[in-house]
Amino acid sequence: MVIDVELLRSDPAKVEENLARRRNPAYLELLARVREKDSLWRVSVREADRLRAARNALGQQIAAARKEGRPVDEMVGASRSAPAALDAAAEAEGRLRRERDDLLRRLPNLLDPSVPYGKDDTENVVVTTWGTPTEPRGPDRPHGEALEALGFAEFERGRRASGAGFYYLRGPLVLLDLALQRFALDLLVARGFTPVVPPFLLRREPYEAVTDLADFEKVMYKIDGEELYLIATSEHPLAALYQGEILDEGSVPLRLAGLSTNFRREIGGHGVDQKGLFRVHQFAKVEQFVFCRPEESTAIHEELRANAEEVFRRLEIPYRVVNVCTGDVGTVASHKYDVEAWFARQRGYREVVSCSNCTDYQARALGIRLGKAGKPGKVVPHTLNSTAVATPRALVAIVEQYQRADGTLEVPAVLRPYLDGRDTLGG
RNA sequence: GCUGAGGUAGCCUAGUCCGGCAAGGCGCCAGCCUUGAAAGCUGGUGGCGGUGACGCCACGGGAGUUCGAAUCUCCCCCUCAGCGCCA
Repeated sequence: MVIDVELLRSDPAKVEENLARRRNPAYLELLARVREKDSLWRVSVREADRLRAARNALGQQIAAARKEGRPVDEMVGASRSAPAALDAAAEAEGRLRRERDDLLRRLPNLLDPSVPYGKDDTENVVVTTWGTPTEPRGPDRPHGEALEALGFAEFERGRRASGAGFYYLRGPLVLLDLALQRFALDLLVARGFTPVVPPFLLRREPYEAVTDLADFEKVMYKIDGEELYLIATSEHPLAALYQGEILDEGSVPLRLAGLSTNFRREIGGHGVDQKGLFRVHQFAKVEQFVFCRPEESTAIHEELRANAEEVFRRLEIPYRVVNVCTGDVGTVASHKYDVEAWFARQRGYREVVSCSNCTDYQARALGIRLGKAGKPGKVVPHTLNSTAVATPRALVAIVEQYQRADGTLEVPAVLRPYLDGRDTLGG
């Protein structure tokens, strides 16, 4: 996760102006420190290179002399004093480069000009609203209670077995969960996406390239005794799929539909309506992920957003789309839309989709470039990701809207083909 | 888990025993040749710094020995094969 150091040198004012929009003075200070370290490093490189050149020249003289059978002791003696100065210069060069890179990695991605200026999620800008907010038809109770009453979920026993945030799904709800996944996957496949089931565990190295380091320890589950992490979303292993490779220009835009279980520590935030499935440590998600040329990413961002909207439109769940503001957009994304579905019982819009254009920020850190066969290029592709459906939260929206007065659960019409045509679950 | 073999440029490979400018092939680019193309021939084809000439770096990563490390020593990472265990 790095921005282009070349840009810091060629147009620092542009970078500074962009970072300023994030309303965090620490970034500007960070930028100044990166630039200072970079200047010092460039000086140190020249000095270290000069000493290395001298050493190499002497080494070659020794080699040549030895080859011709001339005595070399004198020359070896003379070059014996060289290492101390060189070691010091090389140490300084390496240290400055590491310091610069450590600081550089902490700089967030550059924001797209269309990102609205604002301090937090209250200042996100609504760009689209679809459907009319509905009233709950069923008993006025949180979805968790409704699901337990139907025998569709076990929250108490889930907590006992694995702790808060874990749950058992059972019976028809399992089938409904799978129906949602298959529905979203089919929709994406019809639009040119290739389904991918990625590894659910990822090494630290690629993980650091694709996420915000500051969030890392708060969000990720680590495997004890291994440098492996449970994935928080299939976005991460999908981004790492072509780590260190040259992507053929002819193969992009490359549209992938990730299907995975995701694991998040999600510390904090548990109100009454968040109990149950709203905020959990483990959930299934169908994800859209794209590698593309830089000039395509803005249009593809809209395409991913349209796909995500289509999922909820076909489920007939009202939603709105917000353009996430500068203070809420996060480190990795250059531009982000959230789709917020209508939750009938909560009488409010809640986030169900996050749709991001990460530009070259992830791909550069992963060492991915575009090129033709046999000819690697310098252009770094853009990566984009968007939820298609994260099932637990979608299930909550469905329960809040589709539960009937008698407590049974109506199946959204679009999911019935995946449930042997059934239109009702429970009862 | 045990044993063994490996990691060299976009790809494939040599060099490692015995330390001295990383050789060759494929692909790609350009030029020559050609009516055109292919073949053939010639040159080029990584990263960093430098306006530039040029220099430095790069053989999985790190440390060490040495005037000098792809090559010797140590630590670590990863891959593959065989055996074992296992859904």
